[in-house]
Amino acid sequence: MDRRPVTLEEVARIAGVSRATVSRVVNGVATVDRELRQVVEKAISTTGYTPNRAARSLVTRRAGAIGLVLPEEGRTVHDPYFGRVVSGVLPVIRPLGVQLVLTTGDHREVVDDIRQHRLDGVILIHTHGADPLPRQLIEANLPVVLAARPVRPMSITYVDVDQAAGAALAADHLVASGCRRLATITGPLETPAGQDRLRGFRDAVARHGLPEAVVVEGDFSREGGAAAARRLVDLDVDGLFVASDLMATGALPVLRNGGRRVPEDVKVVGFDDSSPAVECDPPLTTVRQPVEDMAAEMARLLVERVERPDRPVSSVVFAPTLVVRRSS
Amino acid sequence: MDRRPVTLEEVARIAGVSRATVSRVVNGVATVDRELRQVVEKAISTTGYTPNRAARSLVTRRAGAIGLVLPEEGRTVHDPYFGRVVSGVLPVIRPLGVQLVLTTGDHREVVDDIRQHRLDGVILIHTHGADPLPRQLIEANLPVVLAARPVRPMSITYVDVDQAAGAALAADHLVASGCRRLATITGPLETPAGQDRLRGFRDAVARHGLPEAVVVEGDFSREGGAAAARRLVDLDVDGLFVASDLMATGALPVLRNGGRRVPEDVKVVGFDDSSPAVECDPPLTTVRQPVEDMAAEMARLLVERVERPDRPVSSVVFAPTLVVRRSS
DNA sequence: CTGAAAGCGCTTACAG
DNA sequence: CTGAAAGCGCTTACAG
Repeated sequence: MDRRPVTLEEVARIAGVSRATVSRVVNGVATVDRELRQVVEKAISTTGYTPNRAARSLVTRRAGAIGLVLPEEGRTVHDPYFGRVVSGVLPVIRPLGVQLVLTTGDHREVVDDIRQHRLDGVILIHTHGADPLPRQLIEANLPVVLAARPVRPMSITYVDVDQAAGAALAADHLVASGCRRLATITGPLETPAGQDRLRGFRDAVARHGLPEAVVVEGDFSREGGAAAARRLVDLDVDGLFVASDLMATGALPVLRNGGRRVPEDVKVVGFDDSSPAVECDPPLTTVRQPVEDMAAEMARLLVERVERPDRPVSSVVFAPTLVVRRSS
Repeated sequence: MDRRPVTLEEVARIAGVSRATVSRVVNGVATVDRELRQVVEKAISTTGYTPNRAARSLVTRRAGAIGLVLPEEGRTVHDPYFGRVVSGVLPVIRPLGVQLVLTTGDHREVVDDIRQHRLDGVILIHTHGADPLPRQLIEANLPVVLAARPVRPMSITYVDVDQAAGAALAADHLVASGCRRLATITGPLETPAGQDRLRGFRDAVARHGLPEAVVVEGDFSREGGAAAARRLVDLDVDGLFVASDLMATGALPVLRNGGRRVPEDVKVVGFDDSSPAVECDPPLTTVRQPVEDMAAEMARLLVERVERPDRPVSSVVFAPTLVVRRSS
């Protein structure tokens, strides 16, 4: 605070070399003479030198920071998913000396942050179909990674879980548990996740030679889950796949109040493995996304893109797993 | 990305003034002639100029960023509390052009980040008694704000809720609801929150002229709440204050399985108003901290401290409120 | 392999 | 009120 930090200049003076040489040692440039390197390293450690990032940024044109963009509503921050993303990203970028900056989804701000060299690129989570930000960033040729497959096909890097495979996991598990009369509460069918989970479930049911599942559209909310369950509770269904845990926590009390015991009368499988899945009664069997691993991959892809903007765009799809609990 | 961003230099050339003048306009220095200001503003908007932050940082010695330090375990990130802090901080610092950087509690890294001018100061959440970081930062005279009263008294800025007042709120509510035989499951008694909530509860019980409450120490975990509840379930208690919602979610099933109905036989009040409080059965009456407001205040205090390091240290304590739900 | 020098894009005394 | 100039602390061609 009070005393000025040590500069490259001082280290150079102490080591008896030029600033350029100290800079090379700091940045690990290989062409420095062994002995000289050691002298410099000694000077660095005795002075406790640590480079001024602003100065470096100014010449390298790199912020050394990436942004995690939150939807503007801000609701998402409370979502445990957000925490899992953060804990996946941090271990990847920290060793690289890259900072993680939290920003909201205001378009101007995000674009400005990148243009001002305050951010080298951004990770977008929870974007919806109408969100123009991904396309804007792409068109401005700014480094960006999406946390899910975009609603409309576009040339953008994303990391996702194989949604259809997750739904198939749920179907296979229900069938293996003896269920024959299946139903599903879907997500909103205009979202890729909503579509893919329905498709994966349906296909798996067909593969097992069972009659078509009853389908009720939901909206990923607790209330939506409850509403959908009310339309199912009097049907003769013995296996239910709910496309999100949150909807399932809405559906469970409706089933119970309707006299359908879980899992005795109807087995239930959710999706996400979020905290409500553990807290509800009975705890939910659910499809788990490897969110931390996915987030780590997003960070890696983004850093890669920042360093080599000319490389071809590629995306990564992870496999989900099934977590079995008492609801099935 | 491709085309270089506009610089102050270019704006100056277009406006026909010096760089200094443009800089003054950008920074809102009052002494610029009206007409000149307008010419400059026009040039800024036609060029879409936006200042390079690294260059500014280099000369002002301000990073324009503050850090939110997470405990190293990383567990905290999943805590909804964290999300509430973020959504409280962001609206305060965004208009100031200050970034929020997420970092882990590694001491060297935090101190380095500040010394490198990558961070102007930090907000520390979830520090525990043994954590040397707060003291280190204070001794290095670096701007820091704690999210709670420090375990040992020290000259540091913190924002907290009045814990004892919250516990008293719980006691008053239980008594007003007709409870006479009270008990409490405390937090760990080596923490300030654990101590203060117990003290506040006890004092309020005494104030009502009731016999001393039964006290069982917990540890703020769900399992700890369940374990503590086992020691209470056969006691003749009709009002229970649990010092955290998470512990309460552990205690509830134990009470139910022990034949104690909530709220008919025993009324239960938690603390935190976290998501488990809403999700458990029955939903919990609980003491709510205004976390977003507290976080906003932390941000304000930190920014203030960065700008005027010489001002006396002051802290802020907020009043809690009671949220009544079905458990009481 | 090493150093002198230019330059990154700003802000801010200092004159006028 | 305005401008010329110095300087913030680095990196990186360019010579040698």
